[in-house]
Amino acid sequence: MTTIRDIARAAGVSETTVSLSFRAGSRISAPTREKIQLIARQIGYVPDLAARTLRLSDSRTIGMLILDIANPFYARMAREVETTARGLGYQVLIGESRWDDARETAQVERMLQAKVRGIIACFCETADEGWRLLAVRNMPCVAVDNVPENYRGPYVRNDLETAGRLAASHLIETGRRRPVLLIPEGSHPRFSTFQALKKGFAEELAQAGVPFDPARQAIASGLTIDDGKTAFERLRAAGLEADGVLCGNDLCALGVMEAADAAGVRPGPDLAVIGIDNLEIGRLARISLTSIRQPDVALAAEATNALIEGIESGGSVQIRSTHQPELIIRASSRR
Amino acid sequence: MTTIRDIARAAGVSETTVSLSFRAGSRISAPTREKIQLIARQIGYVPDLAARTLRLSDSRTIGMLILDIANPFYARMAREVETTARGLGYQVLIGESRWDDARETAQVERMLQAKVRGIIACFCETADEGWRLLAVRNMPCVAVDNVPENYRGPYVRNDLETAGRLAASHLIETGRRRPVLLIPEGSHPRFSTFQALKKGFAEELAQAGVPFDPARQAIASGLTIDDGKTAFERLRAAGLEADGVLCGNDLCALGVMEAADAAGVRPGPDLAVIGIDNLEIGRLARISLTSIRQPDVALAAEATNALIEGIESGGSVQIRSTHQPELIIRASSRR
DNA sequence: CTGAAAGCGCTAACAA
DNA sequence: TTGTTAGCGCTTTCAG
Repeated sequence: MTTIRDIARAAGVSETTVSLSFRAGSRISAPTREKIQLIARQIGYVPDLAARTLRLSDSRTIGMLILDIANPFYARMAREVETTARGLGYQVLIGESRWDDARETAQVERMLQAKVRGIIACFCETADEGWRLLAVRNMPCVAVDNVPENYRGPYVRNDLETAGRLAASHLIETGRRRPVLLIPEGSHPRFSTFQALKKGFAEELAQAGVPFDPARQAIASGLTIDDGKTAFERLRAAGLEADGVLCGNDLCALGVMEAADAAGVRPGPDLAVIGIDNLEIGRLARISLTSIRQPDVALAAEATNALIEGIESGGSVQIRSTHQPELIIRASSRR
Repeated sequence: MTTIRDIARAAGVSETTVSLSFRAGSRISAPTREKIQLIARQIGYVPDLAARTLRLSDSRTIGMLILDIANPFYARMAREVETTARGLGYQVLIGESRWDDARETAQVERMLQAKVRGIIACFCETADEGWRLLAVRNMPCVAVDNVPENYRGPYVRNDLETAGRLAASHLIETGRRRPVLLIPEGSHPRFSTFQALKKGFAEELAQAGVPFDPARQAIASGLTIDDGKTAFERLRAAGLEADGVLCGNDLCALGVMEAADAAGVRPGPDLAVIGIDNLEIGRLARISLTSIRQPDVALAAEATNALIEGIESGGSVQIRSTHQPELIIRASSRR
């Protein structure tokens, strides 16, 4: 391994001179600087980040905690955070929790050990340990997408209550009277986003005088295609003659459509199906899934800028921002 | 920030004792150990990874270079690498190149600076700089999914030549006589996977006596849904009356289906459409896309195990493994 | 414009 | 069973 000392020896200068030669606009004279850069390149010098981090006690790194890397929604956010942070001179450490508390804690711990300066986090919400660990060490942190129940720090999120309202009023407008909501309840009991969704959905229906009993008609379902299928089948088995369904995400909605098709129930005319995320495939004519579009990339960029600004200004991060969703109407909810 | 020294002071022992107390099975007596662990927890001690890395000159980290984090194919591999590596006591640094040479180089440099012990890499193939950088420093490395033209190191890949053959013989069996291949050529001129695909496809067709002129019928196309649409439209504009098309991936195939539907050409009866990746959505009845399944998770796990084994045994990584694809036939290619 | 020296937090020889 | 000491590679005062 080649170090700054090797270069110093080869160039016949001190380590200080070498170190400063890499820092633009430092004292070193042009000829010395060039000589050193040349030698560095020749012997294939690579600065040791660990040493620099230790010396500066600053890693110039932020952490990004996501729930599911295989879900393009989170993957795109991770990418955006990376791009934004890089532009500001920061690296990004990505950690995935897969909705698992233990994994979340492990990832947070890893980030703390790596001395990240701050964290952009999509928390699990099934336990408080993750953000508590950060709060105790007052590590700068921005919650993104969802905001845990007792969390009081900065956040950037989507307004899912409005999303629920948009979906509900659309169902009413297309003449549906037996709406159902499919959200993850068993597995993510306190997922605030879905609680907000339920609230908006229920309230809007109530205002329109459409009966909706959250206890019976907000049904637990996962967020995969298979979960959607299963949910539809359970719905029928339970004798709930739904004519409109809002799903926790697009994948779940696709599953519902699939099962409905198979059962001879036509998505659209017989059963309005609405998803969330506005995935690209929902746009395909063969699918044509009505969906609620949530800004993801914008969310990530805003959170990253706020976080790094907070870090640099030595103070705390203050952002509390809520983005508005948009209903994209397609055939799956039209009569 | 709290260090090992703070604990030592609080416990009235030396730093060595504290350090060793965290290492299971070291000399320290049980009571001392417990006392130290307790204090550590109380004052919220977090080990400094940079310091440890510097001291040990070992980061216990490997790098994972991927092309597109928003593509579930790569995201799932990244996850698998992470899981496998963690099981073996290694962290993973994820870096995304987005098929961009400069970004690839930057990510590799970042990994070198972070003193990763080895790298699992999906290379761009548009430039050699990435893997050359590694080779020069003889950094252990396993190429995954694709293998750059001049690269001579270890790899784990899919057999795309066979994939091409499978697709071709399926087209022949369903009576197609005017096959077309849609692969990225303009943007990724030397993408070895697609070269192999073309080779297998062309040879199998030649053997069956079906005319296929690679110069005219292997058409450049991107790998997104929109690229597939565009490609179909250009195909028609060029007067190529294709009756079968093999696409570089499923997304591209979905775009072709979409455009075909819109043009009144029925995927299946009129035009066999075949994709690659066997994405979950292709299974939906409304899509029913014939596709070539490639093991991704298995690939990643195998590469990671081989890499870490090589690292630990102090020697070089030796794996050269090719996985077999499988044709999943669905409606999009049936008469 | 350049160099000498100290130290970031941790671990591993070597002593006791 | 515990402590002393040195040093990983880098940056930054402070002297020249």
